[in-house]
Amino acid sequence: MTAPAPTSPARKRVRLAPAVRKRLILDAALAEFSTQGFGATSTERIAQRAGLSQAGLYAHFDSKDAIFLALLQEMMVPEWDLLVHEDYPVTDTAIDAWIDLSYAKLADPVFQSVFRILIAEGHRIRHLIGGWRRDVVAPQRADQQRIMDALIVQGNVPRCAMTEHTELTSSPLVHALMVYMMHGGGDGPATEVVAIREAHRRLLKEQLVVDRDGAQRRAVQSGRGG
Amino acid sequence: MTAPAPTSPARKRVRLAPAVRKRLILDAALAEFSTQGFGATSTERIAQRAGLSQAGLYAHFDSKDAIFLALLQEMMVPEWDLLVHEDYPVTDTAIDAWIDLSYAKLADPVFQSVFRILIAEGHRIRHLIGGWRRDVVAPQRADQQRIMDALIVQGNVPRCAMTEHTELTSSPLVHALMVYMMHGGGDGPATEVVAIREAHRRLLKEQLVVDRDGAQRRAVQSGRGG
Amino acid sequence: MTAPAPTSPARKRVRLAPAVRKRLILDAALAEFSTQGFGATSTERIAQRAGLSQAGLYAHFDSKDAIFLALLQEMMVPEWDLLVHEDYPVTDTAIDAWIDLSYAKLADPVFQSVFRILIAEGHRIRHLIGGWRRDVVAPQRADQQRIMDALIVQGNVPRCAMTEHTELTSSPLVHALMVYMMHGGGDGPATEVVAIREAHRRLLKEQLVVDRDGAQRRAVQSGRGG
Amino acid sequence: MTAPAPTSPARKRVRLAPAVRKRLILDAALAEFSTQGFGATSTERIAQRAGLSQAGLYAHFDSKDAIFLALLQEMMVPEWDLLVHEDYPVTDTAIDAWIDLSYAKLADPVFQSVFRILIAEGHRIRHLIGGWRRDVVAPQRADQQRIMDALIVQGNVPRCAMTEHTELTSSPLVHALMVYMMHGGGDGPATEVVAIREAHRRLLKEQLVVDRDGAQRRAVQSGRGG
DNA sequence: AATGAATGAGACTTCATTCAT
DNA sequence: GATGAATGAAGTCTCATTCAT
Repeated sequence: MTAPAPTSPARKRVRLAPAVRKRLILDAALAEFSTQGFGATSTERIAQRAGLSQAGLYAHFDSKDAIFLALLQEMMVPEWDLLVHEDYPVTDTAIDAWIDLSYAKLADPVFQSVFRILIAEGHRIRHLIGGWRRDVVAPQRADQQRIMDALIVQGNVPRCAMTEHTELTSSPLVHALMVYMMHGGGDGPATEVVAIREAHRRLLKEQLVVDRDGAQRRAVQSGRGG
Repeated sequence: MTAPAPTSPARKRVRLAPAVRKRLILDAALAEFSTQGFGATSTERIAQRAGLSQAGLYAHFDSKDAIFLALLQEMMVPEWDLLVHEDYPVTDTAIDAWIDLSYAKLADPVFQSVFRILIAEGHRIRHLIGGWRRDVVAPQRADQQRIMDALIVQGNVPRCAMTEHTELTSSPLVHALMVYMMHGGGDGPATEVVAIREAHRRLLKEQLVVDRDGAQRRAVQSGRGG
Repeated sequence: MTAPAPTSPARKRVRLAPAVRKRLILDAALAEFSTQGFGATSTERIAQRAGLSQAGLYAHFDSKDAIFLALLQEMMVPEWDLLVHEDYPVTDTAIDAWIDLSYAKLADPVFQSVFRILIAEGHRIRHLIGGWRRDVVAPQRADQQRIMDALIVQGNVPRCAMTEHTELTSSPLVHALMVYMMHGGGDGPATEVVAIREAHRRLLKEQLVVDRDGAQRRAVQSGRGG
Repeated sequence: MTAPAPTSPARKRVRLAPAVRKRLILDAALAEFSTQGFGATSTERIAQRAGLSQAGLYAHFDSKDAIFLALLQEMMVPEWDLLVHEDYPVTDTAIDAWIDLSYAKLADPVFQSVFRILIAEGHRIRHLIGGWRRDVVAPQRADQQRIMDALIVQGNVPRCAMTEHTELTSSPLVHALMVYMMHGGGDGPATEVVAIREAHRRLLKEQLVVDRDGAQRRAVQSGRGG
């Protein structure tokens, strides 16, 4: 019923440095948790994927929970790319770069796994998520809004819903993430996400880029154009 | 470790009509699955919440899986409200109504639960989700796009990224859903979602409403039309 | 995994006289116990075969055990046919009749079922079996031996191992029963049992019949008397 | 209700070699299955008797069924002793030896258990029994018959029902086995089986041994004599 | 007499974890 | 550090039995 965890049938006793083994275990745990969920993942599967015995896990982590928490600690450092920078108007080129980077990151199964876990296991890690949102996500967003507000005043971006509420600039990205997650990691959603990506790109260009004469654009032809 | 399931300590043998009991069981299952996940939810908890013994479940469903599937069957009939209708320009009033309705639905914990389950248990129900997206979601979206395309030609809505890609009109809604889900159902995200909602409202009014003279609006003051 | 108990999918509430229903239940119980064993037979299966609901059984019997005991009480009245009768020499005709009757009875699945149960469930009914052997089987055998002893003295049967130990006359019959039972009731053993039957017939004719001149036969051609 | 399984109340964690533990488990399983039947034997009882926890069984066998099958595999290798050998007449001494050996084996409770299981659980292992009878029992019997036929031709045994149908030579043995099995393993049947044994011995001597002058014996005095 | 919902006990099995080697 | 046997707790499910209708 579940996917076969890759195992060499007869394992030899291999002794690795703790750091190396820990890395293997955490990678294995991420792979399993993100596809099976925490509850449905057995330590046996993690151990197999990490190349040691079930009991061997306990030389490195105190419990299955400890593995899970160590994993989250790592995951919750999202180096997010910024769309706007101080004192510069937003250009088509900048938008293209940001879109391409962001959607590339989104396509990474590991990235999707992280979010799937955050949602699926939210109840058992509410405090972690809370802290992460408060200490990492919120400041970053506040920072972006501060920059954007300055850009508005400078006339470097139009004053509109999207600039006065920067979170809207990433909504289609979140939308695409949701599409990915509801597909369970398969390859089905590719074309659908591409459609969102290009629409997103066009939307940002319409909304954020001021023409040389300082006027917001009215309409942008579909695709990458200007 | 887990939330206390509401139980009356000493249950009396209560005989209910099958339809009634089934309803109770499915409601209980939804509540538990959406907070604990399928794997971590015990039939004992479902039974307690449904007011009967664990063994009693099996008079109504063949297995825990059967409960889960029956639940999904019910859930996957999302009567979604439509933003645009044929031959009519989009008005501020229509947007207000749609926004209010949609975000009200989003605030319903049951609605969030459905999506949480779809994401958390995606791996065990990929075929169900696939069918649902193909048979229910996709046609509905295609229909909206068809209507929108007609409205563009008629001049009833502007030609822009958001009208040529209707899925963008709901992206902030999906964004808000994600915020809800990552909070695990608590009341924390209320203010954050309100912010998104109002930004969303304003965005739609800017993008979809044509003024009397047929021109797209340039800017809309935050919060209300102008 | 188990054979499908014959059921009409939708039973109507049929009210029968207690005696009739009891008969149905006991017949159903015999069929199930003898193929599945007591432990592996569920009251549900008995009820289905008897044409009523599981709960309905309890209107007629106090428990599953009670059904089992009632069944045994009935079964343990084996009307066994006698091979020898007082003051008469044993004739080929009498042997043919006895062999045919006995092996016909043996071929009855019900008969086999009774023995299978006696062996399989011996541990839970040791007292019943003990009483049956003491009160029914042993006296009958003693009676046969008494008759046989008289026949020996009268010169109506030879004096040999088989006449001085009458139980030997039925050993091949028991042997055939064992063959049947080890086949689990299928039709495989037919030819094997026939072979035993005919050998048995011949053995008895060789051992029990005195020729007109009073001498035991030396050899009998296979299959029939000579 | 059930016999008390011998348990030491507080077990310490004892680690044994897999082969040793497996042996213990199979022995325990045989003891339980043969007295309770497969269905009525709980893995808990097997585990207790084998000296480990119930869960511990699963380190050695995949399931209760697997234990059962492993047990049968072992049991179905009956080293049966042969009564006749090529080119030698059957002697009183040979019969005595064979009778004593065979009935000694029969008295072994383990041996009885094997047959009790074969009969009681016949329905769930029909294929196993079929294969065993075809591959092990039938060839052995055919071999005996072949030898016996040669002996007849050589004049080393008389031509009679018992030599032309060798299965008859073991019928009383089967008879005795049935007596044992219907007693459920107690010590009651001892005297009855002894009676059969001695009658059997005498029967064989009468039927199979040719005197020096080549003539079949007419009568043999009861007991061991000649 | 008969039913179907309901139940408590107990079954098999899985799993995270421990421990001696 | 690593292992495999061992374990207690828990989970899903079955079953004989009860009870109100």
